[in-house]
Amino acid sequence: MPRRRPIRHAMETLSPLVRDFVLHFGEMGSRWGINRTVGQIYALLFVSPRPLNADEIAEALAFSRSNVSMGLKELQSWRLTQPHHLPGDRREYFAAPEDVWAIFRTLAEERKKREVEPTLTMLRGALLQKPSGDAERHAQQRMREMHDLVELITLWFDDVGRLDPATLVPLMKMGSTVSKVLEVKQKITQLAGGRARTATAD
Amino acid sequence: MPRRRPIRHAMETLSPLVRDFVLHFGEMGSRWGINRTVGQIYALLFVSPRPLNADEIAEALAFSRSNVSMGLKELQSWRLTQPHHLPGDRREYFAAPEDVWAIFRTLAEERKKREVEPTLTMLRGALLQKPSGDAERHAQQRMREMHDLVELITLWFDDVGRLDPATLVPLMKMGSTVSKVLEVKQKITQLAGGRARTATAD
DNA sequence: CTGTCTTTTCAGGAATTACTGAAAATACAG
DNA sequence: CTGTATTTTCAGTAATTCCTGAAAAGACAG
Repeated sequence: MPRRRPIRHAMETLSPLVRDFVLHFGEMGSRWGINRTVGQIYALLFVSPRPLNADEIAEALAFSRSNVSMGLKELQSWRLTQPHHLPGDRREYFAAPEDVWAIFRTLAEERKKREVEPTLTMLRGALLQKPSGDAERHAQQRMREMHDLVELITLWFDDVGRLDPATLVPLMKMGSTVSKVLEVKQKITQLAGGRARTATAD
Repeated sequence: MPRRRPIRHAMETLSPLVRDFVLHFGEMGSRWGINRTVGQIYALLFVSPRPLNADEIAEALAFSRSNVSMGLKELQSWRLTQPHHLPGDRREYFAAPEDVWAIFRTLAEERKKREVEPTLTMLRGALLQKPSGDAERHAQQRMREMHDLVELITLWFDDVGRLDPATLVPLMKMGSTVSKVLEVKQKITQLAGGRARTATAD
């Protein structure tokens, strides 16, 4: 996991604070199927007070210009950054969104599109096959369980993701006490003769 | 991304149904920092109607015995499977937990331990430093935003994860309508003179 | 157009990660 | 203990992924 490449003159201009942050996300990126370079570039953009161009990134992280180009391309494909132009400057400048919630949401959406959807499609395909024998029947049953769980979590995530942070944050801070409130709600609904019906469960 | 290794005589015994499932999770694994082998082994265990020993796995997936051994070791370190003994058989047998919720929970717990906790620790360390100049002040502000978001999501996840599926599933099926119920709750709390206070939002 | 600045592509080499077979370690029956 | 069955380790190699410099492509002012 440690990279022993001779550090050329890397990150000389970065303060230790930022450098550690950048290195950490480089490492994390590599555990998430995103490569180190891409993780570091995004970390740098994330903490930068202003948009950066590719040369500035290459300089700060001691990467080749072409490596930065590829990294930025990947980040754009994840919709995590997009190029901006500054008046009177031909170069493209990149920044991370201001809103951390927006970043999180985008990340979740992209992962869903790239990983969850294909998995659900595969599982649905498998469930349509006619099982031949007990082993296949069992395998399908397991796949069904997985499918249903993944689908439930995904739908719910979509749903919750549509709330704006102002609503969502208090909700999350309540944590599991939400379920207690729901018990209360049950009773009220009964008392009110079913008038307050807000959820029908699918 | 596609692996062009000449397939020796791989997965001959597996039905197409299971084979596709196994291959899919091999691919997915490699996007998640888990290697292909490990993903395939777990997929196989997941759909298997009975526990399997290492030789059976090696045979079914056409991996070397030692590769299977390493894969199983990794899966055990994730607490996703553990060895069992069958009476009168010296070999160890492995299975995935019956309950898909339990698997999901374990996965979430391990990822938290391995990725989220270290990140929070790093961020807290960074936030303790005294910023020197505007750039550092801004970087710290961004790190604080990230820290608070990650912490909020994690605490909430812990909280919700403690609910049993029987409570959680209906809650998730409600999706965002939960927030509507909470508005109702607000009013009730007021009517009841603050007695029903269940959440204090830190 | 032309020339310059900028970004992208890509072949090849560097670094890392994955996998294997052989040997060592472990477990356990007798 | 001894011998056998089983698992683990590990050095070497195979495969993959990453990164670079050079060249091509693109953008745009004049």
